[in-house]
Amino acid sequence: MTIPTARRRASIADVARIAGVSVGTVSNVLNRPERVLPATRERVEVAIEQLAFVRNGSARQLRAGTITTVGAIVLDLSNPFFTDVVRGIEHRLELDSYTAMVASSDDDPAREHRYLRLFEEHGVLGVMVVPATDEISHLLTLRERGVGVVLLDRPSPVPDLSSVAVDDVLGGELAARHLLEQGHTRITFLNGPHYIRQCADRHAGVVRALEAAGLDPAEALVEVTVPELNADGGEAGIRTLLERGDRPSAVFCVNDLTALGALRTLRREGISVPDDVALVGYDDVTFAAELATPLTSVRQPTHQLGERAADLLLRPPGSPAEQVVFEPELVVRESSTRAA
Amino acid sequence: MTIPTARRRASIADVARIAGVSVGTVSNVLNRPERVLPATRERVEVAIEQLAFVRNGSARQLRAGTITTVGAIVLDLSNPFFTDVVRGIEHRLELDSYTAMVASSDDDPAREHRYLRLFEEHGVLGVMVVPATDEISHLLTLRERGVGVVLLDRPSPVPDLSSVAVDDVLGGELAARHLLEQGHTRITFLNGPHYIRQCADRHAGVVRALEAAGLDPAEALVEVTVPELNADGGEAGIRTLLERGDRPSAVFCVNDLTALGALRTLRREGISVPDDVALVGYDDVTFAAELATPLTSVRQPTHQLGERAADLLLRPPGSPAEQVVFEPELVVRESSTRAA
DNA sequence: ATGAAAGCGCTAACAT
DNA sequence: ATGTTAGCGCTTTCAT
Repeated sequence: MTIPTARRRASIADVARIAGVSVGTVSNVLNRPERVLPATRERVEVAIEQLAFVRNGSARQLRAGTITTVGAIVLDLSNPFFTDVVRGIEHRLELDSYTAMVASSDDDPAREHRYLRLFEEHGVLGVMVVPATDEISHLLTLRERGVGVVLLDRPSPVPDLSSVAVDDVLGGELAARHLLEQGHTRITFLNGPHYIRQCADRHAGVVRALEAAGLDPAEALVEVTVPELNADGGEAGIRTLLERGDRPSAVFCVNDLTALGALRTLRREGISVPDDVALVGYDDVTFAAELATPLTSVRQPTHQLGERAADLLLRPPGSPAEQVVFEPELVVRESSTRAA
Repeated sequence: MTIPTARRRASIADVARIAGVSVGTVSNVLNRPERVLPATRERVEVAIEQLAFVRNGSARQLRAGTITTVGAIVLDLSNPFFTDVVRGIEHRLELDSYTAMVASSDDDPAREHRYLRLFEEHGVLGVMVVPATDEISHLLTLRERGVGVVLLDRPSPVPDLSSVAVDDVLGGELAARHLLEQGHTRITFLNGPHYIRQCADRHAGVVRALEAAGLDPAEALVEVTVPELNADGGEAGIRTLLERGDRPSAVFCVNDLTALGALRTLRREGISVPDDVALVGYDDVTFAAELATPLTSVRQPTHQLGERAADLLLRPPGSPAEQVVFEPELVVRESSTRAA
């Protein structure tokens, strides 16, 4: 004779009472319906419907240890590169009915730590993370505590930690080689600071391409460090060059946003792309193909990156670590190819 | 004398044993440290450190009913509009140390339902959702079960459900009025199908602007329905127009991607923007300002949209529902303004 | 095929 | 200030 004043969520005990069965049977209907007589099952299902019963996930997880959730932490959810990676992750997880909790660290190690702890407290199977810094010891200890870890967009520095990354050295090489093949003998590289691994790697790739062509990087490569990896950075980079009287013939930009700013600035100065300057970007973002002058760019297999990371995470425990490295691909468009 | 073979996560009982205190004390150290003697606290903290103890969130939530998690479901995480909204949400949640589980439904009602159920099972405080269809009865029943619900980017059809949206009628009106002010007397609208609420609303806004200017929409408005709301759709729209010999002087596109395709196609046909055709887009995405011809566009307060939604969700239970409608804003750039 | 009951790890009374 | 203990809702033996 209890009068429910503050409405409480229905539990399986409530369902059991209404259906006239035991909680064990309700649990069976929920998890192994084949073990229960159709008639009983029917009664239970009616009761579930009637009470609008929704299973309590916390209790379920506490008792069963069932974990069908994984975490993903990227640097910036408003960057198309990362959202594409996340979509790849979700795509793979869906195959096994796992779900991802997604968070962005905004390059902030403190935020990264907070989310990692949250994920761990909620007993995720594992996490995929693009580390905000080079310091990844916390990920190693996390793994020692039984949480799966896969490094995203960063090769693992240790052999027993799985990672998926893209070969940025190759990406830089592809871009530079393409420009050399267009007949250029000197390449200007609008790059970010080398403490960002991607920037250092792409630089190394450019050097490799130059050397392969028998050129001396000290002469054939002009590197300009841009203040930010976006359009304003690209504009600043081009201005720096022009101010010092250096008018490039071939420009490689560390990403498409930078290339966008470079393009804009060159135009304003009456310098034509591709007639006067050949331009190559990186990432092949959606709008690269849509610009007035479609942009040649290095495409990374973002979707696959995410899929593979999720794949590695879902492997049975004890599987050996794997370091996956994808190859980027050059997409040639107008911005780098002078009409014949 | 137990030998731990399969390593189990340390529990507060383990911590208590190591520290030589009771579980209650450990719990107090965790939740109300001021109630425990500094010396004892120290011992407990050492034990926690030593065992690398991480609290079990499921048990905690089961017992305490503590809910500091909310859910958010958007249509498409790779659309900058939605990622900006999500950032607004996260930004607001952070103030109260809540965290969001984010998911994208991909316009698929089935996915939307799946995620809603997952969220409910995990006892979220509430959900913010951009519904995939007009059918929202499941959200109403969800709320009856005690889960907070806020509609995102969609005004609520019922007064007791909170929502945050942007006035799309006004957005359409702003765009059209601007073009009329530039001296145009006929507006071509590359729009999506009217069963998408945003498209219907923006159309209504355009009509309003024309009527306010004393023009007859039947004559002054040419509406072309594009097959997709992206650059290819914009290209198709412009081609349709040109093929029927209709060369517009003022074009309003339902979003920036469509405008991008329109811009590209007009250029290829030797039609100059803005000299021959004035062009206005919608959303003011990042690259709108960065195009060779910077794009005039209607900006929506995406960040605020998310912040406000989270704000409504976090209000004390029993607060009256609110329907918030934001105003969009026209950002005028080169694409619509002929040089004097 | 179904029921009874233990217990997952934690928090919050309550007792000391 | 600290300890003891009930119980959150569920799954899963073990009986029947």
